[in-house]
Amino acid sequence: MSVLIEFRHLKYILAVAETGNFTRAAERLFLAQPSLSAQIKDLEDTLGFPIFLRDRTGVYCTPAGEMIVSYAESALAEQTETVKAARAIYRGEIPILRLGFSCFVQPELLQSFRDAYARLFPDCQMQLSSGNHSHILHRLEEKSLDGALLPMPITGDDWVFEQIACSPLVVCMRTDDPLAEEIEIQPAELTERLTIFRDPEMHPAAHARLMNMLSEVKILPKVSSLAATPADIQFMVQAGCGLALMDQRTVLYPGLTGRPIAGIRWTVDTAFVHHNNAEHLALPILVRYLRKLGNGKPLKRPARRKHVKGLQLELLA
Amino acid sequence: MSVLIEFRHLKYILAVAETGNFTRAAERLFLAQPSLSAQIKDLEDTLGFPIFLRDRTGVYCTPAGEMIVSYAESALAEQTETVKAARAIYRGEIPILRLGFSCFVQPELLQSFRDAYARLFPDCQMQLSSGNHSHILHRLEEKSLDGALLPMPITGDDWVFEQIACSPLVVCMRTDDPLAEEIEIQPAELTERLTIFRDPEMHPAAHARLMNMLSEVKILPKVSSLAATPADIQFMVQAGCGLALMDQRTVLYPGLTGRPIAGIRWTVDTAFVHHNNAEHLALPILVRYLRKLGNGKPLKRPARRKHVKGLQLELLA
DNA sequence: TAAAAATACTCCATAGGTATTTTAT
DNA sequence: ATAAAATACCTATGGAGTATTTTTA
Repeated sequence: MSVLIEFRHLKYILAVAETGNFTRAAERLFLAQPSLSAQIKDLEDTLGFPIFLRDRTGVYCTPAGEMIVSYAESALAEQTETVKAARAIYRGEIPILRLGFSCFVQPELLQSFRDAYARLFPDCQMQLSSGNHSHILHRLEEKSLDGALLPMPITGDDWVFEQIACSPLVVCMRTDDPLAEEIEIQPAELTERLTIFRDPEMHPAAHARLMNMLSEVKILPKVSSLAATPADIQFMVQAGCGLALMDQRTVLYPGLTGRPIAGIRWTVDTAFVHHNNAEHLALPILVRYLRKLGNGKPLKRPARRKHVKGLQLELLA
Repeated sequence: MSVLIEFRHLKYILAVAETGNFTRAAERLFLAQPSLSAQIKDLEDTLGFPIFLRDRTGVYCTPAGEMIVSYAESALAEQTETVKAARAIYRGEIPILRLGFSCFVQPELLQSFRDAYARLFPDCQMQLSSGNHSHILHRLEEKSLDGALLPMPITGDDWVFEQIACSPLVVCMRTDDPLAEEIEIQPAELTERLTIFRDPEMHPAAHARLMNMLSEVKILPKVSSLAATPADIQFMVQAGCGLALMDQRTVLYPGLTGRPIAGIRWTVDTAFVHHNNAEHLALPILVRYLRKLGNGKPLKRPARRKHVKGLQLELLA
């Protein structure tokens, strides 16, 4: 079977649904009313169910029709968005993407994100700024950044976000620590020894979350050292200030190692975020693409067809 | 201007991208090669940029073309999904949706979700089961539930989720508590008095998150009472066991009230979750619909066109 | 010279138009 | 009597076919 619905149909359906009247819908579409009726009837026949119920009092959606109408809206919007973005790529008019990221985002993850962006928008520039969580959110709000990679949770409304990674937390210790002999650390062994945390001001919500998790398993952390970056945390562990929790994927300094905690599966989740009404062309397409790759799975590139880059100039010449 | 791209074009583009060869693509489409070439050329002309680069060595995607190709894949898949679901609605073949929810999900939110579902799938049944967080996740995993409403964070891979609500946390107290005189509570006033928490076993990650947030603002909670449900928490507050944090939208017992914490904006986030390879027809459409309504905004019904329900039987008769 | 895309043309399926009838208020 | 959708029928655009040429590895 060929394609059942064409975009033409979606446009017609929307017009009828919105006007609730074939005649006025036809006018809006610069179409004769019988032509419109015929198209919709044809579509209903091939679909195998009625979209509209023509009633003495007007035109109504059937339940199955409601679904098609709501699909029509989003499908048409998506097409417009995509064409706009593709045109901009061709013309080399994609503005530079100003990306913020927290220093707690793994460099490896940042790189996969950059790769994904380069795959979608070849030859388009990206400008990076690092900072702490709330600082980055402020910059997104005031439109001095287009998007950001941040650890979840993202609090507040008017953010659009898509989780892109999810990685276990491990205890970071010196390799000469007696605990390093064990494959898994028992929660009880952490009380008193877990003393290094990231500065709560960096990301209040994430800190709260961690403390909550600890108390759940009756670990009473003795918060005595606060660090602003993962590097600082590693330095403190190395200096013997105590133990710390870290993203499993952190590349550790020599002399340091990570161990999981027995019976516990806490994670650090990272999301791509942008403001509700940010207007960078790439954002909706980027979010859709990240979504296609899936929540929390490590950003993998799908098997890609052969393609060529840097073509625009050549063709314009 | 009318619609630029038709689904026919998307099918053709995909075939060319996948075979990397106009002739073989045409064969796959049961089409003559010149017809295919003409269609693609037409499309490229109206779009204003080339999708493919015909090279001595084969057919390649241009950068803008890559975007169109990747769009073609998802747009075609989405259409198929939608038509399948709409057909099932018409035939009354949507299986009952087995929805789990945590007892910490506000009834009001559960109701908006049910409304949203009813709007998308009129006259379709839903079967509810409540339980604690990890219990519900297990049931999703073993396929005895199709989807669930749960507080974030959702840990682990192979979940598909969409945040549907985001509501501030307030301190829950008796109306005769001296603190109830204040409009906002200072964090310092909570130390020693904040003693009631939900049982960590109910949702380990959320508990950890909360503890973390508390420690960030130097609140040292004295965890002394653990409750399994919001009702139990309210009972404990009423009984004078101490203060508790609650979702602002909780309908409180008479004699209880909620107050925000000064300078702090913690939230309870709720998501709709389903397993990666759950196969209920409604799930992809539902997630797309929730997404359209927006992250974390309270589930609002969009202005709806007039429609009619319970039509199938009438038409079949 | 062989393989693949483009060109030139022909044809007919169907989107769309006009005139009219039907239906229900 | 009126307003809106359906029916009948016609027109013509453009999607698809065949035959052929162009291109380049």
